[in-house]
Amino acid sequence: MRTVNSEKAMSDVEQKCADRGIKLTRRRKEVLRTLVLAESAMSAYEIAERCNVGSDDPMPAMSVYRILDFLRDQQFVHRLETANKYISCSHLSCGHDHAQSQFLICNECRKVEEIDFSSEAFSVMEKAASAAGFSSISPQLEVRGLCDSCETS
Amino acid sequence: MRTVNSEKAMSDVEQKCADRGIKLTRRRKEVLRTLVLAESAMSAYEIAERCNVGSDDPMPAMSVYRILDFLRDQQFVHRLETANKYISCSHLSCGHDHAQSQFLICNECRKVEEIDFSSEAFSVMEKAASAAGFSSISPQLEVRGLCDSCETS
DNA sequence: CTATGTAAGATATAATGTATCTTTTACGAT
DNA sequence: ATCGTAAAAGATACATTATATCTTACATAG
Repeated sequence: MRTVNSEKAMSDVEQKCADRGIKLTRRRKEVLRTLVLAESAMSAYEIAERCNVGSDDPMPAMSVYRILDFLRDQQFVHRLETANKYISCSHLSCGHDHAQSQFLICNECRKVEEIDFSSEAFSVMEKAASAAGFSSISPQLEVRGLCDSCETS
Repeated sequence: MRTVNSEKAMSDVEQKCADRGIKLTRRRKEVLRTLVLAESAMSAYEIAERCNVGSDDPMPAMSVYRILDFLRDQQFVHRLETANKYISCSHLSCGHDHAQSQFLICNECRKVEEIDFSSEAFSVMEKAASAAGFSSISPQLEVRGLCDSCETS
């Protein structure tokens, strides 16, 4: 699924960067493409390693961190706080913004799905938060669980 | 608030350990008490440091990790995955189990509130998860936000 | 062609966590 | 009482993740 649209995603991102007046450099492309092609979330060091397979111009891990910061600022990738891993945004080819991002993470196979919780679910959460003295909550949520295939096996 | 009931919490935990046939050793008590008295979540190393204030029998950080594992197994403390910190369960003196635990974490002052989301909110989330191919989700949730006092200031 | 600013590289170090092995302690059986 | 065993604690080494700082490369505007 991811691979099929990966080229479209890359060129859409390129367009967005042009629109925003920022540069999608060769290094940044390398990191982003690695994440777009990945089947699962990756750590910064895993990304560096994979970039270096069959390349004679090694990608330093430190650069990966900086590039991830950039890509996160642009909302092209997300950081999974509960896993210390990074994943490409599943809406790279959409036109609208995605400040919101909710993730389902399989505890078994580490598969990650980015989903949109209903505004209903969110407002219920906000109500509970407000009762506990929290006036605003972040829309980024990471929910651990078991995916269907890991559940049945 | 926390300090007022800290002694009761400690003795309640001691009772629970007796019931379960496990030992609440001196070291384990030190760590748990430190967390019970803490105003906020603490990292393993912060716990070790605080244990060592005014003590001539230093608590090694590695022991803290092992003891935290034990305390988490017994559900006396929780680990905040998004913060790499630990916090004592707010239900130490309750009789029932607390597999569920939802946390509100202030991004500004790091205050943590353990709350109970309504089963309604949870079932809405479960529905969304199920639609995305996740058959079961963990009830531990960490929601980042701003507490009232940080919001207004 | 130089000055300037952004990106990338190199290096050092901090913070967090895991693995493994040894020593100590608790405690029941002899 | 003391001996043996298992659990707990301690010591050590190292892996992983991340940040900070300084330098170098390079494109581009003046």
